[in-house]
Amino acid sequence: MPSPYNLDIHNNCSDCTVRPNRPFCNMSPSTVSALETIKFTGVYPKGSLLFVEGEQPRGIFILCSGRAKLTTSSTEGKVLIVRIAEPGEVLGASATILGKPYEVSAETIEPAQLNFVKRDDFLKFLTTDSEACMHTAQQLSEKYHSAQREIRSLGLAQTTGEKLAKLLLDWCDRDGEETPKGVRLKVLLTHEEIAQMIGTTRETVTRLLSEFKRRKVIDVKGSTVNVMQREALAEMVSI
Amino acid sequence: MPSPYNLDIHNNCSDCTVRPNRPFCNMSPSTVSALETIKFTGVYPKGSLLFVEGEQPRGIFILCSGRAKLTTSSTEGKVLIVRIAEPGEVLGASATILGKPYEVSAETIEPAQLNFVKRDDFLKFLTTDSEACMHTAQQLSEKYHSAQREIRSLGLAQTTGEKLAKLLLDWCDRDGEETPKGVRLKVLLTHEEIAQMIGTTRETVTRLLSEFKRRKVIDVKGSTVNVMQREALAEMVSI
DNA sequence: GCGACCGGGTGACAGCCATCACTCGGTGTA
DNA sequence: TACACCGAGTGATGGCTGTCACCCGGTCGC
Repeated sequence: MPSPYNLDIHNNCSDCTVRPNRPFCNMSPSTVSALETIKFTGVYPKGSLLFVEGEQPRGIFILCSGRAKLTTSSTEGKVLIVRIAEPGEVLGASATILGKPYEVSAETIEPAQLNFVKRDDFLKFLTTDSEACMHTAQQLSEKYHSAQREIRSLGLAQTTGEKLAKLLLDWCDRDGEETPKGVRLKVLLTHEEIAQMIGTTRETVTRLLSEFKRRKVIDVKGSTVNVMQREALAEMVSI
Repeated sequence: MPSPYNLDIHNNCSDCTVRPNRPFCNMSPSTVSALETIKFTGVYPKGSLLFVEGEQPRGIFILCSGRAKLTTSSTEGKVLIVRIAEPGEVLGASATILGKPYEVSAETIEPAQLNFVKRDDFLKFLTTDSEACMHTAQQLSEKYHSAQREIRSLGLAQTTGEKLAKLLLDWCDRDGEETPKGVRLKVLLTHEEIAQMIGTTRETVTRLLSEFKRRKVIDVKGSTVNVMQREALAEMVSI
């Protein structure tokens, strides 16, 4: 039966077919069923705001499918995309555990299925189930790890070109498709969004991508980017 | 009895007088004694390298006293000081949990007492003791929280002056001493180190501090900084 | 068909700041 | 005493990139 937004909905965690591939969700049957009693499953359209930076933590979201962008912004209105969260990730865990305001905003950039767990239920879940607590600690470690990568990139890159090259290389590693002519990428972000990921302006992203094209390092056709000289990008990166 | 480096040594966690004030260590007697059986207490001089970025994780360090700087560096040799760790913090937990290389280097900047726990022992400790796991999750949440602050500062600040102003304000909040003439700070870092904290050069730090002094926003006497116009600093910060 | 809007491309220009090159004072060491 | 070394202060310079301005093509709604 077709579902809204063309998502493959799993209302039931126990029957979820992708669960074994999800570091957090891949827990013993008893733990999963305990989780099931406290979660609220929801399907959200693209552009849904899950939570906003500064808001008191209501609870956590488990991203079953679809992706979400995590952003932070200055009082001047400048926006920084901290990370694109992938399916399987737990969002808002650190703020929920500490009881401090969410440190970022989360917004779906695709139709997404999410499980929400209220703060009190989540905290009780962690204290009573050691497996859940351990998996949460792993999730938090992953988050810290990727935050640390972001800090390196923002703080150590010498030029904006280097940041952009690094971003492209990261994409190649994560979901690049090897072809005879190079690595093919689907980039579903606008120049504006890319700029917000590396802390620069749209114009600069446009110019840098043009330069990469001119130097035959990459080739752009619509939303497809073909990285022809991966080594050239790697040479620009010292971090 | 005087101890090396003038530290107040607590070989025994159960008898440790500062434990109640330490979010991680403040656990039930049974958990503390379990921790005691697997920890190795050591006293380290200033400048000790606890672990190095990229190294496979040997285990975690609990910082009992003294401070340590966490750094990451580029292949070009540029160094970024990610954070100054304070007493009570757990270092290396995320890498140890994930089994991935340490994401930063840790070096003591004062004589320090540390408890080391080997990776296998730590993982077993977490899985068998739910209180330990919960406290570790809290520590990881704190780490993620502060990493997120760093990302904001590095990615959203418009100018270097803004970053420096924000750093000074952070110091005022953390360990500033209110006096009639302003907030007094002890800054035990060189201009070079301050530069490494905000991702700029020593010369720029010198110039900006001179400018702040000229504008009577701060006053510097040796390692003492007196912040006379906190509001002026706050006005420069949009993040 | 027409206008609004959005994403993208480009030129001109200014300003911040990294870089290089000195100087200077204080401290420790031969 | 002389010297090396380190942290700090400062001037000159060039380049990157943020900002502003404008144009273009495609899409959508009316």
